[in-house]
Amino acid sequence: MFALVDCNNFYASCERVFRPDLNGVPIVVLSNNDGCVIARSNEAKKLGVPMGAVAYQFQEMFTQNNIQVFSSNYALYGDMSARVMNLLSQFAPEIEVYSIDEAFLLYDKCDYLNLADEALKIKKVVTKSTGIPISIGFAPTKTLAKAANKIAKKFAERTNGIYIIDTEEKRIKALKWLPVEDVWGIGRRLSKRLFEIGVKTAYDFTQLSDDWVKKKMSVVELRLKHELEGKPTLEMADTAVAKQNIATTRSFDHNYKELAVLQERVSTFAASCAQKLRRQKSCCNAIMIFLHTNGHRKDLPQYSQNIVVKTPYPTNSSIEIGKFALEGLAKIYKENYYYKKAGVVVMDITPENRKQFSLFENSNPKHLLLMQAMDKLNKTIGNQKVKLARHDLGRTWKMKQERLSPRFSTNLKEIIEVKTH
DNA sequence: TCTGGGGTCCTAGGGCGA
DNA sequence: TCTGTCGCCCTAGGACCC
Repeated sequence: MFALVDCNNFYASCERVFRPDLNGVPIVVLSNNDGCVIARSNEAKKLGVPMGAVAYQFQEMFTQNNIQVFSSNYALYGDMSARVMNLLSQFAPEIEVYSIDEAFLLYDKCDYLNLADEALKIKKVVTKSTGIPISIGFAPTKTLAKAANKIAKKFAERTNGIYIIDTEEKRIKALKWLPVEDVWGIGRRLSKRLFEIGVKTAYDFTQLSDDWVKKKMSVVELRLKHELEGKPTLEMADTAVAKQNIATTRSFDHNYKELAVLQERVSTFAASCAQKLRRQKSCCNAIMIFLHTNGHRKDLPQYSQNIVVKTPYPTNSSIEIGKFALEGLAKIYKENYYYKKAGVVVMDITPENRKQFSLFENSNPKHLLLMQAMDKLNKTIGNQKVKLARHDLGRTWKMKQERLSPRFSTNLKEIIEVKTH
């Protein structure tokens, strides 16, 4: 059996943990640059705040309904997530951390276990130790566990946030209830296509023939169908596996025209990618750099371009990746456009210890020591304190974060204060 | 004025060598 | 030497997830 444990309205719940006065109060959390809504408490959902709502367009509604608005505080959410995952790992023999707010637990050869009791225990421990409310779905496949979780959440009062699909009857009932667009792995495009041929629920989807699904859709959807039928095709993924691509991309606070500004941004993104590479003990063999103007500004000329630069040798040096990224940038940069977004993606990733040296060109060995020293310093005195000269030494790039909560759990200076009278 | 960021997997189609 | 076919590899783009 698989369990899917999901934190309810995770970001909003994190904000509440240290602000109990916000219980029952509608909360929304905004994206980077305070652009749009990326998380909502149940109260905010009930008031009709849609996911992705553009913050400035909804400002009046926020004020009128006394909705508490927060900038996203990833230091806080990341730390709370680690705490929750750490607790979950004590229950099942195997855990797959699927995202910041959810994890699959594998209960293999645990027939003796009473799942309802186990779920209650998990809920109690996580809620008591972290203050984060969770929902749990148990089922024989990952896709069904997702569905079970959805039911647990949707009918929280009746289910106490726990739902177990352990009989054929319950499986059919769940599938007949679940709209096809809510099946894990069926997005907007596919559900539209399915709707056109009369498939409205997950159950309808399982009534299609395997051949048809494979031919008209793909093997992905065929696997999905089998999963819904209760035949496990998706296994627990090894989350320790190194990433295949690593990206650092950002929108800017304003539009920028000047190459110098973009050079500084791109080289900072490159250094961030390099640091992430070193953290997972990998090197990259190619770097993609991209630039975009603001697609929402129809009144301005648009330009969007990317370029892939192959590195002559595998590297994870911030200096080298920065250098190649700037070479790429120079090739795609065009004057007289207002740029709003840029990014660096490192690709073709290979393990650090499996470097193949080239006959003519190799990574500068001095960089290895320098990078190690840089990472060590950044770890002890605070991330991103030690930078390369081409980075933003002269100015500070600040995201728009007007409503940032304190980093209660990760920064001593911002720790919660208890006032007594 | 203001619209997020970071991933994965699969397929189609072209290049290319046997 | 030329041509057709097959299969492999690579890439771009599309779909999905949070």
